[in-house]
Amino acid sequence: MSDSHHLPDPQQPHNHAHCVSHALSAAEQVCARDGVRFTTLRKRVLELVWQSHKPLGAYDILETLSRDDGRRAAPPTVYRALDFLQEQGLVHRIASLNAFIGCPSPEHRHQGHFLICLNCHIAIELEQSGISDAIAEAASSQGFTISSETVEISGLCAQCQAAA
Amino acid sequence: MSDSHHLPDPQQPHNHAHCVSHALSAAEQVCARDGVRFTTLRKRVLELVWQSHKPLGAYDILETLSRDDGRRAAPPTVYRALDFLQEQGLVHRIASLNAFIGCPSPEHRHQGHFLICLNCHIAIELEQSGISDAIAEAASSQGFTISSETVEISGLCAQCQAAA
DNA sequence: ATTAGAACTGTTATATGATAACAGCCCATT
DNA sequence: AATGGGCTGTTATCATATAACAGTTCTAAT
Repeated sequence: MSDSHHLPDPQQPHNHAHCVSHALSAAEQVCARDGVRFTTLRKRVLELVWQSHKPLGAYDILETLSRDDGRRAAPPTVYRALDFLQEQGLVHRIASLNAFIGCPSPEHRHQGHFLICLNCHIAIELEQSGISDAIAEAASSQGFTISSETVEISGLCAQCQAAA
Repeated sequence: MSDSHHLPDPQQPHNHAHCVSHALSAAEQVCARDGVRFTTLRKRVLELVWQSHKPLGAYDILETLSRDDGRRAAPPTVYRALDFLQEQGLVHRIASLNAFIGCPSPEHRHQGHFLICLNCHIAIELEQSGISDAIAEAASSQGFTISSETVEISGLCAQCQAAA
């Protein structure tokens, strides 16, 4: 039930199976809590999104679903599952990549802010970063009311810099 | 030569022709300074982008170009012009909208940060907002080196809130 | 248990946004 | 005037996303 244990740094080598199982059980809980149906398809799509820490395109998911699962899937099947997962806060969409990534902390609803490595393509979700405060301040100075935030920073992650 | 006069608030009624002529002359200067060619097509595309303060899609530009100018334009024609304008910092791309908007201050290269109204679709570019500082801090805490920033805040602008 | 309605998924077709590849033209420099 | 690089035209295609409707499955109420 507790989520107080911290998640591994996705940039470091880690037992990724833990990330996946953690994400799936968190999703079960969120869906149970909100009284929505975590169907086989939705679960499988979430699992595929979590196959790595790299944002994944809808058509990549589609291909795996067709090839590995033998499920005859067309684009709407995948997009509907992704829409559902986004509504529940289980995945975020990365607008600058037209891709999707699993949310490591779906228990509380929030906007994702991301660091995206141009070399290894990992996306690191920032938590309590002070960026939201700066955005809130800029918006309020213009009398603007925020309903959603897209913050996607591209560059080189620490690992890839070290390697180069 | 001077740009010290401030630009009008795009949310307020204003003489938009001034925005357009200012943008075009700023573009002339930037291109001259950088030794690149500000061709008729590029100028016309920039002018179309500046037809309002709302981000405009490439295919909208394409349609106007074909309809109003009688120029037989295909997508690559428009995208190449837009690529050029982006490279020179004369327009920004809004990833969350797949659309393009003119930059009000192209003299110094920078990333655009935007407030985007869901009701009237205006996009307001933020200047010196403190957001970059917060982003720089978050990135450096992860050892991440920034090469570009996408910051697009959706919500309701002051005018639209007042109207509602 | 039965059933009616809602929610989910399948399927076909199409919309929308972007680029690859090559041909031809224009224009600045010589 | 020639030439070579950069710009634009053209065709074809790829990539991403959604509309519309049909069929199936699940749930809740009887």
